[in-house]
Amino acid sequence: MALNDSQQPTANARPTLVRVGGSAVPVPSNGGAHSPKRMLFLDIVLSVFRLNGLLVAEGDAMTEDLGLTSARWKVIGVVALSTAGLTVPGIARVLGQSRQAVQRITDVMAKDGLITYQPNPKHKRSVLVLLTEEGKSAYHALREVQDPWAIRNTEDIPIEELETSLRLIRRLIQRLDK
Amino acid sequence: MALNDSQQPTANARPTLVRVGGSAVPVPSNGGAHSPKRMLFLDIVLSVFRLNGLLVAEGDAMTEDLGLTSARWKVIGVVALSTAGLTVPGIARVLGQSRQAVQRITDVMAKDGLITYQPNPKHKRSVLVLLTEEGKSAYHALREVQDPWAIRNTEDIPIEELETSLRLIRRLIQRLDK
DNA sequence: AGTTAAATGACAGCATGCTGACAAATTGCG
DNA sequence: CGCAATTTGTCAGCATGCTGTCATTTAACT
Repeated sequence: MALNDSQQPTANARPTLVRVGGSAVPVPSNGGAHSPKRMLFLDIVLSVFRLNGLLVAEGDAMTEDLGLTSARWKVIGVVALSTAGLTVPGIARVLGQSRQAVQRITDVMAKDGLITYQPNPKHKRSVLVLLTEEGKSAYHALREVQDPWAIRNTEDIPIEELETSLRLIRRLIQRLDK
Repeated sequence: MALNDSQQPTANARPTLVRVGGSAVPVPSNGGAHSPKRMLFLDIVLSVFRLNGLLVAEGDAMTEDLGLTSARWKVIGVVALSTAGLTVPGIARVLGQSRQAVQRITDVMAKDGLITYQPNPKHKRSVLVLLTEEGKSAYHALREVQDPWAIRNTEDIPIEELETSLRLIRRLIQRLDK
């Protein structure tokens, strides 16, 4: 088997996928019982890495006309859904990221006028994040690009497949999160 | 609906997942036809982001005793599978990353004695990446942690679900890659 | 109420990944 | 064979995300 050692295009920074899946994953060395699940799983792991990279790139491309990036894309989506505002650590919890990472993004977004910090009646230090008018219109513009994109990417995929996959991903998240 | 605005633990950098899935995704604003697939897809996207972060963290934790990180974990896995060695852009193509990112990792790994650069008969400038003895033993040690980890994470999941999910992920990769 | 634990903001440092740019090497084509 | 396009190495800059730390605020518990 072995990997594809060929020389193929990699002009500057957008290399082409060569395929590492399937039989490219090594044969088991564990005690006798070969496990196809193991190979499948490692293949899934690599593929998730790859898909993550592509999704970030998609998010960047899709939002660049709106003065957003994929990181702001995540934040603005979460804030837009909150009725009474969210604190920075709250956003971080929803996204499963560190509060410091979110704070940096929101600080820039606030400076760009997309969000505002508002006093939090429940907490003296931890202010609430809300969308400004500019932020709201950016979110609406975002939706007009994002929704067709989502539909386009799923129209030929059976819904059961999407459900099964989401269930698996959630299961793995739940397992790895604790 | 709305998101979970609650205040929950976020001690320092490992926040807890609050759940953004399912009904947390906004209702469609497109022309009448509400699309459950759209919501499902956006949920998958967010979940992939989340899972990616967790997998990177897992990789780091799993390999830290071996002098590796999750980035080196990917590289060493690819190199170990190549029979005749791979060039740096070749590794980048397999992983779907920029050659510059891979180059930086391999340079450090070479300095750490895990890999060596060897003259490439087919190319004067672009050398081949090979594992040193130290690199090979690191890879074997890695396997002894990685394999049980993979099995542990899939033992209660039906293989059909794994296959379906991998197929979907691959499909999305293929679609977004071009 | 008082004490202890947890959460938050702020700052700093580090790892990973992307892009752009430029020179050198390689490839492909007329 | 020569010339143009592609590939590669290298350097630089930037965005994102994580961790650690410390002072301050909030929450929890006795």
